[in-house]
This record gives sequence, C-alpha cells and structure tokens, in this order.
Amino acid sequence: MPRQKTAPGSTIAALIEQLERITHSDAFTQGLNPAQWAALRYFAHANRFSRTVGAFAQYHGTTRGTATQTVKALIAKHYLERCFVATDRRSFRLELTAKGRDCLVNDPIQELITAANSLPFEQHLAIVTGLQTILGQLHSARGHPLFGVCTSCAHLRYEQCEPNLTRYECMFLQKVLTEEDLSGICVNYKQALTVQNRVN
Amino acid sequence: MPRQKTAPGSTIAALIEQLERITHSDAFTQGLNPAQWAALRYFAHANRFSRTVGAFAQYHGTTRGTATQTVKALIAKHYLERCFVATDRRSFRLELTAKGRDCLVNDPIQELITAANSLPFEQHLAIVTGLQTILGQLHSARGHPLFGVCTSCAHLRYEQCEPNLTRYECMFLQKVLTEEDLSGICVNYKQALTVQNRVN
DNA sequence: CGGTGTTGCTTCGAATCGAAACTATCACAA
DNA sequence: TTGTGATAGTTTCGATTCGAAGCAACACCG
Repeated sequence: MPRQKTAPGSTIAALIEQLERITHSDAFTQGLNPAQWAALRYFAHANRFSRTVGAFAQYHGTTRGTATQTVKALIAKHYLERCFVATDRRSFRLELTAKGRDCLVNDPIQELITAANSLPFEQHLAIVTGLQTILGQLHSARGHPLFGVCTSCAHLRYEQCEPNLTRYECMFLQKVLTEEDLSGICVNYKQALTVQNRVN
Repeated sequence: MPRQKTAPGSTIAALIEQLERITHSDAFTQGLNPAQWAALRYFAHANRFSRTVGAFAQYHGTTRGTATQTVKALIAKHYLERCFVATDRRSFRLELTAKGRDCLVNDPIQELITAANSLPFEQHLAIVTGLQTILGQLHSARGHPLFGVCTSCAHLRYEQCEPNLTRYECMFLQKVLTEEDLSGICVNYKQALTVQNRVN
C-alpha cells in the first residue's frame, strides 16, 4: 500500500475549507443567505455597544458596504430594526425583532452545532483550544481585533458595592455595564492577561 | 465574576465560522477570488478522473453553473486549460498550466496552514480527528459524497505482479491506476471499512 | 470660530453567485 | 433504429459581493 504524505497543517486547512463550503451551501434557507444568517446570529449575541453595521462588518470579515446591504435586506424582511442612539447621529443600533428571534430557531448552523456536540468531552476541549490558537495567530498576524465577552476583557473593572450588588464598568467606553452587556460579544474586546480586574 | 455559559458545540461552530470568514476575506489577492483559489487548489490535487467541472462543483459545495464561471475565469487568465477526453465528448479534463502551478505558491491559504502547523503534535492530531468526525457527520447527514484518496478507498484493488511492480486498479471505474492517480483526491471515493484490498 | 482629519455609514459599478432553464451527449431498452 | 431518461456542461437572470468614492457627523487644534 503506498503511503500518503501530506504536510501536517494542510490537512487541517483542507478540513476547515470543506466545513466552510458545506455550511455555506446549507445556509440558503428560509429566504435568507449565509451572510444574512451570520448577521442575525451576530446581532443576537453582540452586546449593546457592538450592534452596529461597522462592528458586524469587522466581525464578519467583510466590507462596510456589504454589511450595509445585508442589514438592509434583514430590515426589509422585518428581522431587524434600527434604533437611533442619542450620542452619535451618524450611527444607530440594530435590534432583533420578535420575528428575527423566532427565525433564529431554524438557524442552519444548528446542524454544525449538533455535529460538534456529538464529540466526546475531551476531544471537544482539544478542538476548542486548538482552533482558538489558530484563530489567535491569524488575528494577530493581520492586526484584526478579536471579539470576545466582557468577562475575560482587559477593559473590565468591577467593585462590590453591597453584599448582593456588584458594579461592572468598561474602562474603554467609560460606561457602566448591565448584566446583559457582560454576556454579549464586544467589538472593543481586549484579551485580559490576568483575571484580576477588581477595583478595590 | 459572572459565569458565561455556552452550549458546548456552539463554541466550536463560532470558531469555525470565524476561521471561515478570515480565510475568505484573505483570498482576494493577485486578481483571484476565493472560489478561484479553491478551484486552482482542487485541480492541483484531484486525480485525473476528478479534474472536471462537475467534480469540482461537488467538492466545493456549489452549483455546476457557478463552477463553470469560475473555471472559465481561470482559463481566461491562462491558469487552466481544457483537454478533451476521447471517451466522452460531453466532458473534458482541466489541467493546470505552468503559470497556474506558479501561482499556487502564493496561495493565501498558506497563512492558515502555517498557523495550523504551529500547533504541538498531539493538539494537531486531536483537531484533525475531531474535524473529520464533524465533517463525516455532516456529510452522512445529507448524502453528499466524501472526497478522499485511493489509498483508503473501497474501490481499490491491487496485486503484486513482480517483486518491484504492483498493479493498482479502481473497481468502480474499471481502470488501471498510475502512481499519480493514487495520491490525488477522487470524486468516486468510498471509505474502505477494512484495509484488505489485495486481490490475490 | 474655522480648519483638518477621522469615523460611521451609504451608494455605485463591475464581478460573482445560486437557481433554473437549456443544449448536447451518452446509456439502455424495446 | 428509436425513444426515454440520465449526465456533463452552459447560459441567463436577479440578487449579492467587493472596492472605491461619497456624504454627513464628530473630534481635535489653534
């Protein structure tokens, strides 16, 4: 039997490319396209400071022009609506409508999620850390910001006000954070080197 | 510190989606687009029976119409050329030109490959098997054929003719295989359950 | 206040994609 | 031979994408 010899990393690259194409062609459902599904997911998971056209464009690795069109299509279908923000008249925030939230139940990426869920626990953890390493390398190589949640962000500070009340604050935006803000992904994320963000 | 709870598989899905988008936006270089790079790679790695428009469309998870356009663009740029096959006048084989082979040296997917290569060996292996499992599940769920190389294909038979000469044959195509055929990916691939394909 | 540069988003044109309709060839059977 | 259906690839259309240019609002500085 002849031996097949492939460079170690190219196998991974080929697998990722294949997964890419399958999920891509799967995502033409319910009258939406892959970009529109990605946007719907994004606006469902992003925190309030990141629910903008520009932040989505960054996250999705596309141009702001394309992101505008994707968002426009979702607004026309009444899956998103624009909310004007008082502080900056150029920008606006995008919020999922009830229809948009309902739609996400049939998100075609569920197929990929259930396939990933079928993996045994230790294999699951190995993939997560491995992919995170690869992604981190690619991101740092081209200076793109990495998105993440406040709980592991370098900009987060918090203090215990009362026994049952903790106050969270983002030092980058100079804003107090709600519980809901903390669990959403953020465009201003910066990986914390330590977990020591306590103020006092 | 509030705890972030995410379903196990959705983390992997999000990571794959991110990798997807980065490699996608990276692939607008040297006057080619992501689909054209994928095609160039494919025709460089596919064996002689699979270097057709239709096989590429299957592999890439796209339609034959789109695949036609992608191939047409590469032919216009003199990266590919069509070779007519004697046995079927509807079809033709696509071969990389010298210019096409040169071009692949600058394949933007190299970034992903080098990032993947930086992983330690055991982590590398874990990702490969994990992604293969996920990919296998997705493929079997929708009946798509999985591409692979002859060396692990159920259609392969071989026999030792002389001490230094082994004869390989594909039982699906009823064709004798060359050494070069054996190492290329094939559209007719069928995963072998055992490695016992010896004829005599 | 006016000037200058930046940011957030939109618009436009050329290229591309998916889906469906189409042509040409092949395989097989009566 | 003729006919029927499958296969390989193309064409066409509307929608989508990138990239560049454009617009309006903001930030900073003297």
